[in-house]
Amino acid sequence: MSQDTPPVTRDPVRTRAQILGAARRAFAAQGLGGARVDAIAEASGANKRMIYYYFSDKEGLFRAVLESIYEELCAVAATLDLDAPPDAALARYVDFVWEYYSTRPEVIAILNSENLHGGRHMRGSERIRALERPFVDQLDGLLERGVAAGVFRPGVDAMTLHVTVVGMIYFFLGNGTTLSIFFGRDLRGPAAREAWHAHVRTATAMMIAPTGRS
Amino acid sequence: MSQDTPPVTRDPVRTRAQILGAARRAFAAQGLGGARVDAIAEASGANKRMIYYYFSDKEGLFRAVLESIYEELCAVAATLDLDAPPDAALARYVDFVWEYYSTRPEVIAILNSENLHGGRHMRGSERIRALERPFVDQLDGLLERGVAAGVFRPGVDAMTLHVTVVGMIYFFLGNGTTLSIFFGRDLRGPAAREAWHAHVRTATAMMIAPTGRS
Amino acid sequence: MSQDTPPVTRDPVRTRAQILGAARRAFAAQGLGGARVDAIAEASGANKRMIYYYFSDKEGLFRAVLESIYEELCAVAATLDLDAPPDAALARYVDFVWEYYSTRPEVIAILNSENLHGGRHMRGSERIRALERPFVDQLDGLLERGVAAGVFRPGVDAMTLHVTVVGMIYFFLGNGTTLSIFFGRDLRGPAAREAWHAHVRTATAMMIAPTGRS
Amino acid sequence: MSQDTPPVTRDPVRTRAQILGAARRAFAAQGLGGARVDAIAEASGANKRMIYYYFSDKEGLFRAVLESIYEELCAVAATLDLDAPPDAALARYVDFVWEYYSTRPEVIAILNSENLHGGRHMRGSERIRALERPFVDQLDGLLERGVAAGVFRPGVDAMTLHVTVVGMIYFFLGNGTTLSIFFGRDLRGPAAREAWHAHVRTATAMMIAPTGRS
DNA sequence: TATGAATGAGGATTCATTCAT
DNA sequence: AATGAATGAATCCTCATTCAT
Repeated sequence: MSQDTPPVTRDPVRTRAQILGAARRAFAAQGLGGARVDAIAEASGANKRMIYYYFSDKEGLFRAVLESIYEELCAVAATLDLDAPPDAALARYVDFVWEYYSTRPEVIAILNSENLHGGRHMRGSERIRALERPFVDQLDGLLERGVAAGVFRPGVDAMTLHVTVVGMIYFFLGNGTTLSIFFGRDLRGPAAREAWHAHVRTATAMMIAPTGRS
Repeated sequence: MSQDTPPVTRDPVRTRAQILGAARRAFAAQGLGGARVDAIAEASGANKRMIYYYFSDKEGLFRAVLESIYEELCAVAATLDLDAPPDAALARYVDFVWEYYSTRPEVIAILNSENLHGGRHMRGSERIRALERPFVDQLDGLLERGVAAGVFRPGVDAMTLHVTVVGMIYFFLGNGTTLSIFFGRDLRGPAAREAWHAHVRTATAMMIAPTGRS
Repeated sequence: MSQDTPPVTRDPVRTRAQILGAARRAFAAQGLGGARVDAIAEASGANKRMIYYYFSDKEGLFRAVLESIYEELCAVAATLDLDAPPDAALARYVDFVWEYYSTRPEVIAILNSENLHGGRHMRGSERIRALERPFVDQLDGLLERGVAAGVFRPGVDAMTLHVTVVGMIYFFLGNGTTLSIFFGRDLRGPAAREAWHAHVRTATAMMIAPTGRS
Repeated sequence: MSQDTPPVTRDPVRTRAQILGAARRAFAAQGLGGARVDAIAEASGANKRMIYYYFSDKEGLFRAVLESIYEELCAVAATLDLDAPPDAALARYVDFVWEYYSTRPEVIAILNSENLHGGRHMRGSERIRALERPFVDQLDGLLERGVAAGVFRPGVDAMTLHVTVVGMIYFFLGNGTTLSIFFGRDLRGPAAREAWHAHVRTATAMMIAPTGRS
């Protein structure tokens, strides 16, 4: 009935963070419409009123969760080191994406929610747009090096590479349930997951390799 | 106040179909939790009570929508003709998937909903599982022919191929909104879409090509 | 805790009327902002949900109350017979106004509420405006007859007469509490009320008399 | 986000006065029930806590506003000079009342609120009762002089005169919105207002004139 | 088959107020 | 004197669902 979080007295930073964490879990589990403000409040150990105090309303809370996700993405991406031969760097990048999404299943659900609602909350946020530049630059740098070295084919830009890689991973992870049911085999166990990770690494390498044909 | 749809009097088949159509649109637009039974009733031109008469409850309605989606998928898949040289057949298959999802944006939203809810509705339905076999057989046949002809590499099964192709398409289409915002360019216009379709065709061909060549 | 009104089953007209009556009392006693939807529902014996079913929301309910008040005014005004010598007819008119407001203390409170809110609810209602014409015509007819007979001075129109008479009565009745406190005497007892009624009759007669006499 | 009023630091008198002013406006605009403590605090530029510090609670604040209104009434009334021939003095008095209410529209709304709540706040205040005596004495003096001079009829006391005059003015001003809508003409513009002022002057003079009849 | 009326639990949000500093 | 943080009880309103016809 009650939570193990001790009553958050007079520690605004912690209160805010705890609400945000509880909201993230709730929105991921039930979606924007399905999550209950009451439940988030209780799970966070804070008074319900505090949600409105810090985030104005449920949508404001969702927006804050979204921002925190992109901010974390940025922070994690900053640790990504692509200083390596193009082939190896590409593999590192795939591993990074895999690691990011496979350890943060909530992110997929929340991004799906945001897409369901037409990007309403993201659009209002300037902080999110700012994160894109360094991320894209990093990838473009890698692609250019690979093309120059003759190990990547030209014509693939950062967005294309990213959507391709994330697409394979995101769909596999986010639709694991329906896919498992439809194909009649469990795609959510460690073995199937590791196999998919390997497949994405291979497929990515192949699809960017220079072709004798073209 | 009332709807312009004429009262559907004494035409059970039509009433049921209209409710289903309205529900499909509503669930796609707002999710399972966000869709309103009242709104579906009004949009369908039927009385709210009829929803309960035909579908028991909201979840039953969602299940019916889900079934109708997979049924349609099956029906459309049955028209897919892979009788062609492996390369061409593979392209046909990619085109088929692209066509299917790009003309049915609701499907993505509804499948996301179902995944959000842990596959609860799908699991109860036997009709859905039955659709998989012929679909997989078709793909496996193609893959075998390709391998035999030396134009496909071995080790790629139907599920892998399908999830790879659908992943790239599904993510691009379903997350078009957030991707457009993040990358600061419109990925939902016809040009960007056609480019992506072409990319998926190429990437799929490359990733399945025998590795000797590269 | 519960009300003596029996549960209103399947009698929409009665349900609606009972909600309206309870709302009228509540809005009069506490104002638009102070009245509680829950309390109105309970007092009416209906389910709270029915308020929204019939009136959309609290403001819609207030609007309906307002309309019912003006409608009643119209109905009562229609019984007003000014077919008499001008002097006597004028007295009848004053008596009518007195009777109307002194037996309907809620009306004053509700009209005050509407003025507080800038006429927001009344403005949207076409039904109310329609009531004015016959009412004004009646008064104008009386005034013309009086002027023609030389017993009323010219230059007083229906609106002026009405606002003058109602003003004296409305203020006395509606501000009886603060006036009683300020003047240190009870202006709400029957004696004070009857005296005021008489005063208004006299004052009205005098202020409309032809000026030659004074 | 914050208000442009500079933080009222360490100036208790000013802080109190600013809260009172903001409260007056808020109570006038929304009524006792509708006014929001938060909004008053923000509008006053003071911290919400200060309201409780100076006025105990919302009702205490309302009481203070009420007192400030009557105090101001007293102060203004003290400037009223009725030293003139009765006719002229009566006109001056009417002008005074008109001036008072037409330049303080909030007063009407607040008095209405107080009446709605049964005079609850006024009753507790001794300061208000004390204001009445000199005011009534002034009027009674005028009435006596007029009767003695044979230009006023006897039988009209200070309360009667006051309620008559204020009634016509108060109702016209306070119900200007609903009256304008009902009569289909704008009674709130300068022309209509000036005409009403003149009418009240005339009507008051006529109703107090000695009658040949009586 | 079809419908308008009715319901109770629960939804987000707001409010006046108090605490700790 | 002044403030940001915290609270719990309401408040309006909505929801999926059922009843009676």
